[in-house]
Amino acid sequence: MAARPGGTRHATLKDVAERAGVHAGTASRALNPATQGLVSEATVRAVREAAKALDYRPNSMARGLKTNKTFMVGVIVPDLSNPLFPPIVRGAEEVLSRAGYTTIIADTDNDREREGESIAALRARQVDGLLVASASRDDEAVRTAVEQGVPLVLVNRRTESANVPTVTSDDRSGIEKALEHLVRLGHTAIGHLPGPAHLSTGLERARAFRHHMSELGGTLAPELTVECSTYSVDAGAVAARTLLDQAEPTAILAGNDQIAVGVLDVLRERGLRCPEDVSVVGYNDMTFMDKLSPPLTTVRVPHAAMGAEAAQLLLRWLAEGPPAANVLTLPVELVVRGSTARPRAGG
Amino acid sequence: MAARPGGTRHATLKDVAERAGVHAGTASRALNPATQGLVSEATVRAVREAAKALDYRPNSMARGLKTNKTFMVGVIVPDLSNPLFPPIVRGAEEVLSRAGYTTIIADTDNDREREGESIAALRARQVDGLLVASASRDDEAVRTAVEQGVPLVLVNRRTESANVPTVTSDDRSGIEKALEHLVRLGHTAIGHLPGPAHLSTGLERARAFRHHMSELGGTLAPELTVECSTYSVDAGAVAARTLLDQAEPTAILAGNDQIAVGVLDVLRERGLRCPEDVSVVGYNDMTFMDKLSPPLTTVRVPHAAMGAEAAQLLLRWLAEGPPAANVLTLPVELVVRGSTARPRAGG
DNA sequence: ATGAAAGCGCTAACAC
DNA sequence: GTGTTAGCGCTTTCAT
Repeated sequence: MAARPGGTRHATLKDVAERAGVHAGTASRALNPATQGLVSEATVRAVREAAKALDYRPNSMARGLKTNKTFMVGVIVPDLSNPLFPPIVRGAEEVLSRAGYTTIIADTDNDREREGESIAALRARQVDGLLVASASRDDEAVRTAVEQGVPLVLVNRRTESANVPTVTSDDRSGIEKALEHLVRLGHTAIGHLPGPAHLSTGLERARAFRHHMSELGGTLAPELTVECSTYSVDAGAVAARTLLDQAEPTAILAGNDQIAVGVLDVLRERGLRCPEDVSVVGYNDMTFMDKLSPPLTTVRVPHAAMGAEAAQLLLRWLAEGPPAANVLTLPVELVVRGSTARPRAGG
Repeated sequence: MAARPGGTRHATLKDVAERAGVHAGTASRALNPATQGLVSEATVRAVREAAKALDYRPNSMARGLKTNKTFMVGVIVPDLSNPLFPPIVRGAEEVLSRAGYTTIIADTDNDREREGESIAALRARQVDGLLVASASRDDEAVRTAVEQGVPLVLVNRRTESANVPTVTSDDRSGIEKALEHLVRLGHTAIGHLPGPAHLSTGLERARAFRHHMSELGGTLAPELTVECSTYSVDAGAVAARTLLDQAEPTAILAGNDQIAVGVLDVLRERGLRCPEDVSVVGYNDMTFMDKLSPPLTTVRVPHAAMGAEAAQLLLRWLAEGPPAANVLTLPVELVVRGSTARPRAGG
């Protein structure tokens, strides 16, 4: 006989009830901590014992069907292989699982359309709520879901398409700290390679760059900024070549660590040394960024904490309805390593 | 009114049936491709139209309750933040989602006990099958699940506790290639820092090391091998210090890339240069291993393909019962980079 | 070709 | 304190 999916038939609540000599309803009450008080202590014991003996596990589908709650939460990430996202997922998962929720991860592969499909698929699975780490500034899928009342919290990236609880980190302060560091070292010709402007992180960091550069009195020439098409090593390299073809920065502020890695590659390719000829600053502080050559100076973002906070927000929503306070911005920290130094000629 | 979990009430099959002017049973048949032939074409059209109009999404819990199939698969990984595992998950997810399955990821945090809990939790969720990437050689939880007939496929790590379909990569050939490379360069005093022996990868690679070393005529002194307590940078560093205290290897073969990174750190700490003084070889070829200083020579393991193959095996099991062929071993490839060179004195 | 009805395993409203 | 009953949304016999 072929193994039935799920394996050996599981004991059902009725089995437990029969073995304990009570009715299924009573068994249900005995097993549920919330309703356990309505049942005699002796019965509780008997039922518990029977359940243990039969290795009873409540069927969450049946329960969900009845209670209209699945205790499942969907988490949508653009790319699980991007070291940025696993910590977010783990931070969220820890909080959620502690509250009895199971996490379903969907990977959109950085594809806008697949985000919509993922949301739809997860909703079809009757998840109780959604954590979205893949939002773009203009995000139809998120807007639709929010309009339809789906409990949904954004993490890492914001959107302008909907008023929805969001947990991000402080891009402005991150950029400010990075720039302050570079300016203090004596840099004035600072190149900027922001991420795509259709993502909130790309735009906000680019804005912050302009703002703080003019405040700090650095050069703000248009040819010192080249937008990257994606947050990737390759796109970073492409942008770095363009930048170095049209300007002579003594330092480059990269939109994120991947872009910074691309910059490092291009510098090597052109015979430029880092940090002697050009300083480089990344963003995020992914794993192993301290092992690069030179170790990357970068802005550390508390990804796990962001995931955890977003999960908390979602749990609160699930428990008490939509939260009022809508945006949580976590502080970041500049980690100075070997990729930044005083400029050659002293600026 | 508080938003109901899951958002706006979803249209139900009955709603669709009513709108199409048919019975729910008929609507069900019309919507299911398999039973669609039993229904008049006109009805199919009407029902489909009604479904579209109401944005009908079948409730997978209700369906699952009836059919005893959830189209969910659990994937258990030891640590999602370890860059090794996301590719495995993605490879699996791609195959599974194409077949209509949803993936639930559980992270055991490298904790044996939590593996058992994860399996239990996933089974309580009535997943149709399990992909386990966290197995240890002696794995009670896996043994139990298999005995109970749970469709379960191992990936990346084997177990000796149960006869269960497994997809791994060719550890012996990987070690052989690495050793051949080192021996050809002229190394004879080759240190080995295997991963923990309670994991199949740790043991198999250690065995392969001994086997091929004696075949290739290298030194096989006990003080040249130090087992790492875990697959981590820290454990690698600890083991490397021990190794360098008790022997003078001209090359070190690390149990995996994290361990190799630890070795690189310790070499730097002791003023030894890589590869001039000591060559280092890693294992896995995780992201960014080509960006280390020096770029790491390592054995590339096809993680995504392993995940995909494991998923295939599981799907076949789900469709046709337990597969006969039980172990699939994928080929690996040595990637030579800058961390290996001829030894100082010529060996 | 379609309607009727039973029931998956569970919970909750209602008896007693 | 416990049994009874109904029903969550769906599939699937069984009639017709």
